[in-house]
Amino acid sequence: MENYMQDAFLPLRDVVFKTLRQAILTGELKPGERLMEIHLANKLGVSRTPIREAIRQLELEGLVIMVPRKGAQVASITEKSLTDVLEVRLALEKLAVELACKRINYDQKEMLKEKMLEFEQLAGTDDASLIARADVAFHDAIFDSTGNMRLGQMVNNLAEQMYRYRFEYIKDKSGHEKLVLEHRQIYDAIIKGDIEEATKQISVHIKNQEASIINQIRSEKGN
Amino acid sequence: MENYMQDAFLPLRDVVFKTLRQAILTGELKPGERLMEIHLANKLGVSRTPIREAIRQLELEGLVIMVPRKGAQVASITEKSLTDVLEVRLALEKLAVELACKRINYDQKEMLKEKMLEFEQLAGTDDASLIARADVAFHDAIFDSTGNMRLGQMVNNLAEQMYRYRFEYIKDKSGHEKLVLEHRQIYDAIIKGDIEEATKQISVHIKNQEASIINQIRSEKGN
DNA sequence: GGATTGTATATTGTGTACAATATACAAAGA
DNA sequence: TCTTTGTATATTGTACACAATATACAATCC
Repeated sequence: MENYMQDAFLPLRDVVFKTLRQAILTGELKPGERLMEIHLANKLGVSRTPIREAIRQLELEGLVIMVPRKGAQVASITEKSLTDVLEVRLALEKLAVELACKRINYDQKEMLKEKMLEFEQLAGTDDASLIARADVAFHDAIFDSTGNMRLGQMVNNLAEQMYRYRFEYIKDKSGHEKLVLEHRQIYDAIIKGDIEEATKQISVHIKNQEASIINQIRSEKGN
Repeated sequence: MENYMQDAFLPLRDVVFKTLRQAILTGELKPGERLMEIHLANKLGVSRTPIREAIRQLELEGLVIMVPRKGAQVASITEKSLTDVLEVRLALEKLAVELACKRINYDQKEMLKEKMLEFEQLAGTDDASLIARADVAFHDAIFDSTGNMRLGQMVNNLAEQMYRYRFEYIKDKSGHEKLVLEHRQIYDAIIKGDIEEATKQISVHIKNQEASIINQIRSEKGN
């Protein structure tokens, strides 16, 4: 939460925004927790103004909810809201692989292969944080291949909202082998330009994630 | 741009947000135009703070772009950005009618019928503003029937970004007959639960809009 | 005892002053 | 004349002060 100086030079609101988002996604700030401006301002060593502007942005991203005259709190994820988001996300991920099949060029194929192999390498290790990043990189390579920036942006935003859970998902090493296989199958289908197969495989991939995350939510509720 | 008092009681930032968004969508604020805080503050009779917070929100909605230390300007729509958005929107609209086919209940069917008939009524008149609103209401009825609020929210946000053009589209009375027919076909398909037909018809509907809007953009550029 | 009202406190909402920076334009030098 | 540099001005970035409001808790009344 400290050392926001790492990217000094860009406006404080953006630094604060990134800092708070990170804190929410990693679970440092928990669902339902209140975001009090003065407190955050003191903690981050800035005034209330950039804090407020950062909160406005988090609100639009769906990570916090504002109650007028009461302030902001970290959005809590219900099973219903999660399935709603995943329903949309699945449709967009399918669109992404379909477009990738149609439009991917040579360089992008190389990049996709590279990211897939990097993921395979890391999947054997213990660093969940690195693995998560490699997973994002693989998916980003797909979005790049669609030629539609907006699409990638939207899916990333949706994916972000369940980032906290996906991290747990990746920590479970027993699933790594399956993940590697899924990536490989998605990759193969895109390279072959086989839209039907690619959309089928991405669906499997997303639905496995969904099942895992819902399990987590249910077990949390049981606490 | 004036009389923001209509919804006094909610925070000024939200009033300003709505006011500015409306101004952008109706074309009162034109693409590329700079949003200068002091100027807007004077014009709307508030201080810079709520203006700034409203601009932060508009930025996240994609209606304005921020340049650090230079300020905000109304986002301009290129043909490429438009087709990107429509590509995503089409996928989501298809998902919406598919889910509607599966989940619509009796009350929602009645509502959908009502909205369709209202649109047919108004399509004979001259009030483009009313017609546009009826069109939105029809589509909203579809989103309601999906049981997925998030989906409707996202599509509306995408649709909003081309609102300015759609208004021109609706002003062209020669297309009204076609619009009424398209709505009728979408409605019939949803009531029958015919997913294939519904997605086909919604695709036609969106692609007609796309063609019309692209025509407008090209003719504007020719000026 | 329970409900209600009043009051203190905490927190957000708004306005405003000052700092930092970018831009335009003029002046000076080659 | 062209380039460069300096300076004035406009504009955003940040901090802070005050106003408005919600919340909790105590005091009072029935």
